Amino acid sequence: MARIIDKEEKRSEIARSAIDLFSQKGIVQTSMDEIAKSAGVAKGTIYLYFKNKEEIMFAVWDMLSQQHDEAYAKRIRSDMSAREKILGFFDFTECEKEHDKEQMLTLYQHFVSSMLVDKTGLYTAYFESFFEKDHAFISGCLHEGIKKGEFYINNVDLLSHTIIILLKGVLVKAKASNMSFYEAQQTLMQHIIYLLEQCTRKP
Amino acid sequence: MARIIDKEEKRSEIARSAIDLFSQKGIVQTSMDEIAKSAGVAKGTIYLYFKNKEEIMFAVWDMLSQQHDEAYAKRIRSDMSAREKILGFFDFTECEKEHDKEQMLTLYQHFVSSMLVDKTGLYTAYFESFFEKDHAFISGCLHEGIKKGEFYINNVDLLSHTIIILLKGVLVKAKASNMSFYEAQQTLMQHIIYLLEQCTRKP
Amino acid sequence: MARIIDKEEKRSEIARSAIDLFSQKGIVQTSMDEIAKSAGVAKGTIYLYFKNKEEIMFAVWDMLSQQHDEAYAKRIRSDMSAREKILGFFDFTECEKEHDKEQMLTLYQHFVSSMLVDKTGLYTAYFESFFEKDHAFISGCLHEGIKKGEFYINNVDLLSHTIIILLKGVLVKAKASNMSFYEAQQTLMQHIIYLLEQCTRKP
Amino acid sequence: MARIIDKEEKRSEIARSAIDLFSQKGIVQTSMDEIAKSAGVAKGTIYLYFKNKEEIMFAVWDMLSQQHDEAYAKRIRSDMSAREKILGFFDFTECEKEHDKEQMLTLYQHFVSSMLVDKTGLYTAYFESFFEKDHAFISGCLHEGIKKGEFYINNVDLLSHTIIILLKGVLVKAKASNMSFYEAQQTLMQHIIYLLEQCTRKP
DNA sequence: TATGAATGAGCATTCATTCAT
DNA sequence: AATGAATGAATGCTCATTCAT
Repeated sequence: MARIIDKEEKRSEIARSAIDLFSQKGIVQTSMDEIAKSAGVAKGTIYLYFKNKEEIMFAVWDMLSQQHDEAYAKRIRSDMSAREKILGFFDFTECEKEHDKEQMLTLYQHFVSSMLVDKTGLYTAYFESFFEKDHAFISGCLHEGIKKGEFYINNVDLLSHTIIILLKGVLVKAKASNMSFYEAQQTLMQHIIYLLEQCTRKP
Repeated sequence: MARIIDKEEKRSEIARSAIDLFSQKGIVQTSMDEIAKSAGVAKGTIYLYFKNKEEIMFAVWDMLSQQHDEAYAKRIRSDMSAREKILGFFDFTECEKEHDKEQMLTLYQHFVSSMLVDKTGLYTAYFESFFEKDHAFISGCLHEGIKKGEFYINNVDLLSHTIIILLKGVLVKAKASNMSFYEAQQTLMQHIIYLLEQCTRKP
Repeated sequence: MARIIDKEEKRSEIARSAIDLFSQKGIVQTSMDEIAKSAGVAKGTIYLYFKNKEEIMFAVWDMLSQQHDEAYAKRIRSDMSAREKILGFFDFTECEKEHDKEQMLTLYQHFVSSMLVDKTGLYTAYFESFFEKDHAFISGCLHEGIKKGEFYINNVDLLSHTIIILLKGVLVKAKASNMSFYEAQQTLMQHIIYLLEQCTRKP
Repeated sequence: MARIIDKEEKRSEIARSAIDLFSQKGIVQTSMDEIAKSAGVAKGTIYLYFKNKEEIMFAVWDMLSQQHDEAYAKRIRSDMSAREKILGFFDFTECEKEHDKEQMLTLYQHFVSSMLVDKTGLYTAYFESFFEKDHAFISGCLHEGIKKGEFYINNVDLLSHTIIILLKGVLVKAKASNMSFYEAQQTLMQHIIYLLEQCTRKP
């Protein structure tokens, strides 16, 4: 049992080492050599923990995603409005430092870039699973908002998708316009708030 | 006297040859060798017409963009409603064949992918110019719709951006969900229609 | 007859255009394209006047060499001492501008560089002919100096060679030590003066 | 445990393989492919031992230079005259075979050729360091000769430089005149002997 | 005479992955 | 488990020269 924990631990260490490199240089531009050096292990050792470079990227993504989920779970309160819950979902308080948030944005962009040219279907499938998870959450919030009388919505599925797709669109826009993390976040918030206002019940 | 050559024509020929390759294999994955072979010229010849590989991509994109603009200009009528004009903007009737539309979608995705990892700023700047062009057009339509009494809109700029950003988001979603061109288009339309309906004046 | 003169004239024009390029970028690094552009003719045209790139270099060298000879012939006086004649030979008053002298030095270095890796024997033969010409001149001066009682020399041939070989060595040293033309010239003069002093008759 | 490899030894092996090629074809004309093939390793392997092609050239030069220094150290005797020490410095007994001496000459010429067109300053700096080393040695010998009463010299620095510069000049002359190693060496010796005789104390 | 379009061989360097130790 | 030496395919770009017009 101890061994397995160690194995998991080492995997995480290597993945953590890769984060900086991936976000600074890009996934393709980061060589296994660099990851090994940065993780303080031999190149061959990496292949004992990961089948290939892509798998490292997925591990990185899993780590960050899990961090986000955990941090979100902590800051969410059941007495929050649906609107607050949704907007809070796109906050990234798990990133303590400014730098981490910028890194997160860059990583996400690199990840989307890889997915867009993916031939294997690995990135695609992985990415799609996040779409579904996010959709389940957002539409859950919206339904809750309807039940509570906060919203009036015709097509919850559609609105939920609009929000999630907007997030992806903002990632692209952020790169094109050379936005900082905060600018990108503000842009996204603005759009979501606009969408939610349209279906908010006025007293 | 030198051989008489229509330089523009030859440039286009080479670019056209590259389109298939770019959309099938991706931009990075397509080698200059392949483009040359596919265009039926020597490798060196390509460099008489293009400074480098990137310039080919931009030429390809310019060609398609121009085709789209021209086709749109032809099918647009001044008596159309603003809604029809906007929705018609995302039609791609310039692609006659089914295959061309799929190609268009794939190319767009590859282009976005390259832009997302662009270090030089070339792709980014080029891409941003399209954002601006599209924004000018969409917000123009919205303003026209307001004037005609078709819409009631608080923040034209915001809505216009929402629409354009949604397009980018749908590109990402289309790849993740392995959508065909038609599915992607339907998805986009659905979202735009939803947005426009929210601000459509009811009689 | 007029035609032949024109032909010579055009050859010179092209060669003159090449001088700047050769001295700035080096012989190998200068492309025929650049020479053509700089000369204001088409690439193919160059081949009507020169068999290949090497021939341009030789033409350049011939021009400069002829200029040197003519300028030297003008400034030499029969009543000069042998010492003055020899030292005057390594002056480059035909270069009016500072820039031209630096260019001359660089060109000479590039030329020697090409000669040192020459496989065809063309550069080598060409270069050797200059050795012989210079030797004839220098040893002529030395003999004259002996006759006039200016020098006492055991082995005129050897001293003459020493002087010529020193010139080549200084070219190499000048590059290694990043010398300006003047520094290189001073260095050469110093060495020649030293050599000549050893065999100067004291009254 | 990884394969046990003497990295220094392998580096030398590769460099040794390059020597033949460099001297036969020239440095620029020798491709990494050829070096790899000749060394019996894959192209990529070379880059595990050398950063780039230039580094191979420097390694080659270091090896030969070290060989020369070691061989010279062995054959020098403290009771030799300064003249013998200086002349012995330009002997190349470390080259056992005739072929090796010719190779040495050719290599030196190629190296000078590269230096003469060097833009980076690498070759230049490297070359200059040899100038300095040689100057220290030669002037050391001359001073010793003066102290022992063997020479009478006004300007030791100048004479030392003359000798070193002559060596470079002879390299150029040797190529132009298609000299064998022995001819080149004889020529150099002749000149040095002449210079030293001029300042030798007669009893 | 002049043009300039076309050619295509040539080359340094990178890097994911393997596998002998 | 860990290492790190070795691999070799893959690629954008240059340029002297030719030759159809």
